Amino acid sequence: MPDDLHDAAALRLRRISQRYTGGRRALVGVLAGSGRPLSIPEVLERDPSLAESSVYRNLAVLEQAGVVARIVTNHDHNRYELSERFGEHHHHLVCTNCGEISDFTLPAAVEQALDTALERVARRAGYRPDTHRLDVVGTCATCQHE
Amino acid sequence: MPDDLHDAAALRLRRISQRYTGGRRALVGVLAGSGRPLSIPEVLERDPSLAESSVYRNLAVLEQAGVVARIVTNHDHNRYELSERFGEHHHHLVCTNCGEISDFTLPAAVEQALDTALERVARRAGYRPDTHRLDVVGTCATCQHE
DNA sequence: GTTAGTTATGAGGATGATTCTCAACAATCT
DNA sequence: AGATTGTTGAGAATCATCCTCATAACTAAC
Repeated sequence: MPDDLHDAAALRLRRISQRYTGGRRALVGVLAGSGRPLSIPEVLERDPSLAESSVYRNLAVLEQAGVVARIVTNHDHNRYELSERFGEHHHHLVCTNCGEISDFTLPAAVEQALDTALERVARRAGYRPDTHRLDVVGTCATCQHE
Repeated sequence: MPDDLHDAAALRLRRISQRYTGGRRALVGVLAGSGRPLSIPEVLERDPSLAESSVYRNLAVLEQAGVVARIVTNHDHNRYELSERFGEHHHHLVCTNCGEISDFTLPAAVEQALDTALERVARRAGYRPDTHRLDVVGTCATCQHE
């Protein structure tokens, strides 16, 4: 849990006139220590001192600040992870059975080609593109043995 | 609203021992007539004779049958569209402001390169890949003027 | 084409993730 | 310190979605 991470998070919060409080720092720590997107029950499991309502509120604040990203799923809970700006650009493998998500990256050449193609498409449709999301949907290793 | 569409839908339902009832046919008709993914309130608007609870139930059945696809969003309602098997493989432009979604396709070469890259990545992670989802997230034309 | 058995419908109720409320608390400024 | 503003957390409120169950519609066998 490097200090730079917390410094960067604090900076981003300050930009939108928000404080980097203990609860928010704890959230960033939990997400950083996980390496994969977590649902809110999972976050509460890992730090039971946190209050549910504050976790919801603070994850929303951190999302606005660009510190965490919310990943919506077909399953019951959304999941959260540190924003890409704190790591490298990546995508997700989503298990349709259990809802677990893990990260992957594409070869740079593919990513590049994709990026320019998407840019072109978006502008043609009148969209101002912000980012893109790419998920592979399938069955994870453990769920295949059932 | 071509008959082939309804025939194909009926076939898919029969495969999972479900009937192609009037309510389900109406849903397929509404989605086919829209050209973009609809939320359930939008569906009810377009055919007020439908019962909310039946729409939820039937969209779930149609999803299981592979006739419609559910698109989860950051906004309040999920959206539904006819499955790709009834049209061509495509992706989505998602407006972060109003939640509207529209469709686009990639140049075949890019799509191909992406597909093989994703296949490789998934297998390496132990996933059995099923499909992929690619969304461009941004601001739609009308929301840019605000 | 009537009967028996199965499946679908829909109105309202239940569920549960998320958000809101508000009183107590903490930080910041002068 | 006092005043102002932002944050917390426990519980209540919201609302999209799903469930229940009595009724209706279909299907198959006779």
